[in-house]
Amino acid sequence: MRTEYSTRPREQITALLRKERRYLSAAEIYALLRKSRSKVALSTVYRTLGLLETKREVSQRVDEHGESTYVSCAPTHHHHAICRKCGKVEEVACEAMESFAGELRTHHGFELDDHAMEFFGRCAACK
Amino acid sequence: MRTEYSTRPREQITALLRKERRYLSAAEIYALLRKSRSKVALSTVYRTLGLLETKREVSQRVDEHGESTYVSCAPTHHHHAICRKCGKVEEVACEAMESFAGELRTHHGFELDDHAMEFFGRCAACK
DNA sequence: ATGATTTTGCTAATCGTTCGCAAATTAGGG
DNA sequence: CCCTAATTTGCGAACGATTAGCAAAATCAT
Ligand SMILES: [Zn+2]
Ligand SMILES: [Zn+2]
Ligand SMILES: [Zn+2]
Ligand SMILES: [Zn+2]
Repeated sequence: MRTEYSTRPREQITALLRKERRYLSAAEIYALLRKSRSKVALSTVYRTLGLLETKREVSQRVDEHGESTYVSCAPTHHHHAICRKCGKVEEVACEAMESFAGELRTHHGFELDDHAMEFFGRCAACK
Repeated sequence: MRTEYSTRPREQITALLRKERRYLSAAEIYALLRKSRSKVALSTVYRTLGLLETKREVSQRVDEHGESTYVSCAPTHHHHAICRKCGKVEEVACEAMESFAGELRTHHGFELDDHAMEFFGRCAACK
């Protein structure tokens, strides 16, 4: 049967991601877990991240060096405001998309069906 | 002195990018040039893309397989509407950002200083 | 043309990510 | 509990896109 096991490594990785609300690379997650006496293999980190990604529990982002980074977030549609100082990620809704959709249709004849956006700046704490 | 040479490979790569208004990977550019009897090395493609990127003449994007892709576009601030069918990229302006900036500040205390966005759908021709 | 400078083309190295497989864990009866 | 089947882990090797090194070729000003 096609079940899904609940294991120690998966719990640790998931817990870490939920605690650290910022984009982390697989290597960073691996290093952080290793510091807290949790021996998880790097490949397990990658596999778990892939799993969480398909379950929409983490979102992936390629950073400026080309490395993939991951953050725990809601499975529903939203966007991320990323603090340049501390890395904190905040989820923000997007209502203003209707105006863009209209703009695209009238000016370009483009039928919008999806979009992605990211915000950068300083969070309340770092400002 | 620190001059910049105008060479055959660079012209070919630039010309190709200006003709194909869609995101292409280095390997695709290499293959396309090779088909049209232009022997350019893959590393030259990479180097030229890096050059054009710093000159803001192309913008880079990581596709769904993790590969970097590049498209020729304006050096001024804008966003891209990408056709899911033919790949055509259209440049679109963003005026509605003030509303997002306000929303972020009042609801999250977030000081916005930059943003990125992409639109996906069908272009006028493919609709 | 000449010579200094930049660019190219190969190839080899790099490095994040994925794969393969045997050993270890898990879940679920009996 | 104990057994077994199914899944997951850990390790190392393999992979693939990108970068680096360096001698040879191309460019440009004189
Ligand atoms: Zn912050
Ligand atoms: Zn949205
Ligand atoms: Zn199209
Ligand atoms: Zn904008």
